[in-house]
Amino acid sequence: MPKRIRDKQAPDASDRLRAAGLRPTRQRLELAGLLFGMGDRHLTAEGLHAEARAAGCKVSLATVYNTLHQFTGAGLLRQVMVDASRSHFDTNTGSHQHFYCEDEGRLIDIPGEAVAVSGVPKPPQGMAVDRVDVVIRLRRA
Amino acid sequence: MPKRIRDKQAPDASDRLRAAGLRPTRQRLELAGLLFGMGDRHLTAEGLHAEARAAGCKVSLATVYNTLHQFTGAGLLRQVMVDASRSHFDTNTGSHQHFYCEDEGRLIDIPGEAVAVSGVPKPPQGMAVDRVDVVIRLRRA
DNA sequence: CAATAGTTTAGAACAGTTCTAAACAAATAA
DNA sequence: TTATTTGTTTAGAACTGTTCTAAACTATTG
Ligand SMILES: [Mn+2]
Ligand SMILES: [Mn+2]
Ligand SMILES: [Zn+2]
Ligand SMILES: [Zn+2]
Repeated sequence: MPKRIRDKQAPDASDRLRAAGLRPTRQRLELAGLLFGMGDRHLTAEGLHAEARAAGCKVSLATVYNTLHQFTGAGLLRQVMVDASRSHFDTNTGSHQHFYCEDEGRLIDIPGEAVAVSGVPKPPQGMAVDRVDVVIRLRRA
Repeated sequence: MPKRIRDKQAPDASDRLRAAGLRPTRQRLELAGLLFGMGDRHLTAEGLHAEARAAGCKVSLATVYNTLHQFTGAGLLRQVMVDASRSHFDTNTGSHQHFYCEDEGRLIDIPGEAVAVSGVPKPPQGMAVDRVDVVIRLRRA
């Protein structure tokens, strides 16, 4: 089994963090493992903190908040505004939209470019569109 | 000038409140005046409270919150979720969408049915679409 | 290794919002 | 009208998600 040299591998978690200008600390690596190790996820800060503690990872709530904001700033996460009382973070940073179950507080991805928004007027002078967010609020049928 | 009997007039503010099951108190009438007396508006609780006080209306912040929620429950207002730290209330309860200037915290109506959303998949079993919210986030150009 | 710069943490602080319970006002009954 | 009931207002306390502080700690660099 020949070992290939200079093989371009998927950068590991440490390298991803370093590329974002963040030191690969134990806490960040463990949180990144929970966030990115199991497909697309939607989490709150307290949810991630509880999950980390349950996984035996010693990390404070302040670090969870710090990390979520740092990852968001680095483009590894996106923040979704659906609920007045809790921030939701999305590991899927691609362009997509959401169903939101009000009663469960649960976000569900609507994949890819499924949703199209048309008829948006020109923004006011001096303003440019940053992002178009679509939230489809659901209730029990 | 003959006085017409049983003339169907636009219900005044008192009647609108009574129709919603709310007693027409001084505070509610004054807040309704500020909310509905000058075209469509987007307000926060603290913004409305400040405006009321500036207009010489003695009303507590608790009553402003109570009133905003009661009016929302009665369908006279709609709550718009754009900012994690402040609730915004909209006097325009018709179907419409919004521009949101992140840096100013300002909401701008996109009138009527201008915006169309297509390609929304069927909601999960047992769920029905309650509302489709489109927020176009703006930044300085 | 030492020096530096960045990170973590517990707990305090903060801000928007909700709750409490006593004073008050509108609606209704007598 | 007055008496009674029911709903409303209020100041301030409590609550809750989030941010801040500053001291202890750790990764990185020299
Ligand atoms: Mn959620
Ligand atoms: Mn808050
Ligand atoms: Zn998503
Ligand atoms: Zn509006």
